[in-house]
Amino acid sequence: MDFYFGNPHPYPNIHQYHAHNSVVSMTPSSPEIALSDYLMLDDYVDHQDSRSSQSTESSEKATFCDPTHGFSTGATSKNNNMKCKNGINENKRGVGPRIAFRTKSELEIMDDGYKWRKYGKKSVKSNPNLRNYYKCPSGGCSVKKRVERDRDDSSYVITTYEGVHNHESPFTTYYSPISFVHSDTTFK
DNA sequence: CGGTTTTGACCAGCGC
DNA sequence: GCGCTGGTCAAAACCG
Repeated sequence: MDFYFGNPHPYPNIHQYHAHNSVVSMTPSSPEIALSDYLMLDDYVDHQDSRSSQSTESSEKATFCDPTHGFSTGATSKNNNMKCKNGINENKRGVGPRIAFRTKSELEIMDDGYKWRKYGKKSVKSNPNLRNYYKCPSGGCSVKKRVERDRDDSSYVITTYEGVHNHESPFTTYYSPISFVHSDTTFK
């Protein structure tokens, strides 16, 4: 199975998500957690139908992309506005890399350390569940994220980040020295 | 009262 | 060109 971790990690503050009934550790300093929770699939879309056999070992699947590695996304639409040529993944607006990961959680909103403003909610054909659109309200920061429940298993939440924050997370100071891992940590 | 969420309308891209 | 679809806008409603 091919998977790898983005390097550098474009989201330094995505290390640990807390959700009701679910604590999703994204701290790559723990190898056993990293292997099960911090995956990058070559082609998340194409593997969706066969995901049942892959996801039996963990409760979370993550897909990451950055300009260094191939892209994969949780988006299931055939028109996902994504370019993936020469290992560079960007959307049509060139906002930046997109990262998608799948988390088992009862809550759709997870605290990733950044502040988000909801600007849209849409029912999409590829997913019977509603898709929520958020953007970073910080001036000059155009990072967006989409949140939707897995079409096959509504207990999972698919979160797709688009772009890279150009500012520090206001949540950074809350990380403990033990769990905090700097953004340029190499995951292999 | 200011910030956030909701929600219908609008727009752009794509396939036919 | 037209219809479908996903993404965004913006006014109104909501909330602390």
